Amino acid sequence: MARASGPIRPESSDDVAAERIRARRNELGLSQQALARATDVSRQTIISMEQGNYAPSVYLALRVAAALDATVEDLWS
Amino acid sequence: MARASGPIRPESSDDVAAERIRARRNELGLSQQALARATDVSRQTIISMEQGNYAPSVYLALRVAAALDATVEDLWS
DNA sequence: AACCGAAGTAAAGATCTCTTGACATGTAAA
DNA sequence: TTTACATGTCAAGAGATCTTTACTTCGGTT
Repeated sequence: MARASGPIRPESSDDVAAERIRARRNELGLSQQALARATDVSRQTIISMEQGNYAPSVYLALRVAAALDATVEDLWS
Repeated sequence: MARASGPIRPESSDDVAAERIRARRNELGLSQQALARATDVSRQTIISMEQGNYAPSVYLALRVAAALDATVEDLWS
């Protein structure tokens, strides 16, 4: 069977990263809308990220990490 | 004008990240093929990464960083 | 010359990211 | 009750990632 096409995704649903993002956002008292604006993406994108089973580009991941005052490894490791 | 769709990409062509990846790979004496195997992606994907103007998923970025003994921030910051 | 590994180019296709818009729900304040 | 905000769902579409295959070129070795 051929390898799947499309972006490299987590082995299983990445609920861990999803929860870390949500938790950190709440710690900072940010709404999804606020985080969306801070990272310059749509609110839908933030919602998807907090649902897991979603593989953002490394550049979006860097923006989110910066907005949440964390590293990419902190959130997605 | 509507925002562009598709994965979040670097503001300009990210030749810096591209070169850092290539440099680090050479330091470790790895061929593109070897890095491709280590990260479980096709050789084409490695080539594209080293050309810049390419936005890998955060999961692929983490694999590459790990294979090159670096952090995502080290390579793509 | 013939061979081989490493790097590059090109093209087509599957799959996914990210967008917009519309709508639903719950909670808290006026 | 009405208003506002935060969160969530659904769906369609543009644009990108990643795959495979095939072919080319270059440097080194036999």
